[in-house]
Amino acid sequence: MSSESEQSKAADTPTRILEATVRILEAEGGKGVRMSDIARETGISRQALYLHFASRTELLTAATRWVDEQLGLEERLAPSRHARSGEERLALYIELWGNYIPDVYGVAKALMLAEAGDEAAASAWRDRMLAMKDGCRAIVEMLAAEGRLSPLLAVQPAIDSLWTLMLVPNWEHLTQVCGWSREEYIERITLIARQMLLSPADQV
Amino acid sequence: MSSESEQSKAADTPTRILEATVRILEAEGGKGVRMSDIARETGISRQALYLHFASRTELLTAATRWVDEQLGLEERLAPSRHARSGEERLALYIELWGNYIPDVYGVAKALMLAEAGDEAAASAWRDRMLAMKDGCRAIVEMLAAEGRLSPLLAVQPAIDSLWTLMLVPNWEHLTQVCGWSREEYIERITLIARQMLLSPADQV
DNA sequence: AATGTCAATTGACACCGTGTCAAGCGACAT
DNA sequence: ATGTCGCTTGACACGGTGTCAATTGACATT
Repeated sequence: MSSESEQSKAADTPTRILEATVRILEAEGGKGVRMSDIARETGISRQALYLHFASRTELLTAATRWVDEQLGLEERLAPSRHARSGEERLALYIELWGNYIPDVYGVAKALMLAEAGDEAAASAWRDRMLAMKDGCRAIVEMLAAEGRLSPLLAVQPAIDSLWTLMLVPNWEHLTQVCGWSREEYIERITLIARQMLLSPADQV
Repeated sequence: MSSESEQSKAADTPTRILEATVRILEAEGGKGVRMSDIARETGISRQALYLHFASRTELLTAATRWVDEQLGLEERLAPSRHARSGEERLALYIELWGNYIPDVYGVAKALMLAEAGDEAAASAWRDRMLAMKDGCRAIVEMLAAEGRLSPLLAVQPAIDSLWTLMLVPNWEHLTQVCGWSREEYIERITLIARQMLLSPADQV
């Protein structure tokens, strides 16, 4: 038993690169991070990066997948999936994202920035967003089935609205610009989502 | 009377550059527009651009100001300012932005993209957003003064929420990705904003 | 007609960041 | 000793921004 498991001291190079990447992305807020920065942080030459990742975009998308794994996105998703009412599911989903986004923000931001101009990055990001849309759809359909969806909103627009509400740029704006804390974000977005989606009757 | 007024056939070069810039930005959706593209569209050499605008960023910000003027942003703002209730003001403000954003989108997008990495562009964009926040504040304070603001939301979070809701990336996502029409956007965002901000009692 | 001025032109170049290529080197295995 | 794997150094092409110098052509001034 040994060298190819979780937190062994000397991980293999690709792993060390990914670790260095998220470390630096987290620190810099994903801003103008260059391949040479990542190389220096990893402790290898810039060219060696290309021995393991074909391009900056590929490295970035690998880094987001890596972070998802490290943070156990799938396991975290479970509670929301097992919720027994749409209302509960909505609350759990928002709480999940509100706690998840801060941890992936650095990497996500870098990917979003690369998105402009780079078709590969754009579609990598699109995939993530589509996955998140499915979560929104599940919630809205559950609410609709329970007859608790606001009569003012059809199912599709409701999905779109919730999906949009939870997008990263909104989280970014509210927490970075408006100064909301993680807890405030979760609490207030949950409130807004409830008012937006639920029948006026039973919002309390 | 004559050469230095509105739509004279042969405008001066800076104006022709701005016209060409918005034309091409509109067409390309603000994506990867280069200085050489703008020069070609204007019908002058790339270097000549720098005779009139010190940098790409400066040209871009000048272009957004120019578009604002052309579209008469100030005049358009008037109806909302003269609204006699917070509720009315909210509706007019959203309608204004819903009709305004599509016209500035190309240029705005280019500025938003430049924003990443370029401090000058970032602050130009920040200014615009702060102006828009003032509009949101006016609305929320009016609602609060009338006692119609939802008891679930304090004034400041209410301003932040409305401000965030109306951000360009949300408009972009709803219209470009979700496929909402301009009218749908205005109608539904108005609805959402009302449910978010107004006391449950009198939302109808 | 000679002169100056001004806008624009051409062509060259520096700087940066990404991505590519070739040659070399040390450690480890066979 | 031979190979080969992972990495190194150093060089370079490309594309985009921004700068510089020398030149041209049109229009006024005298």
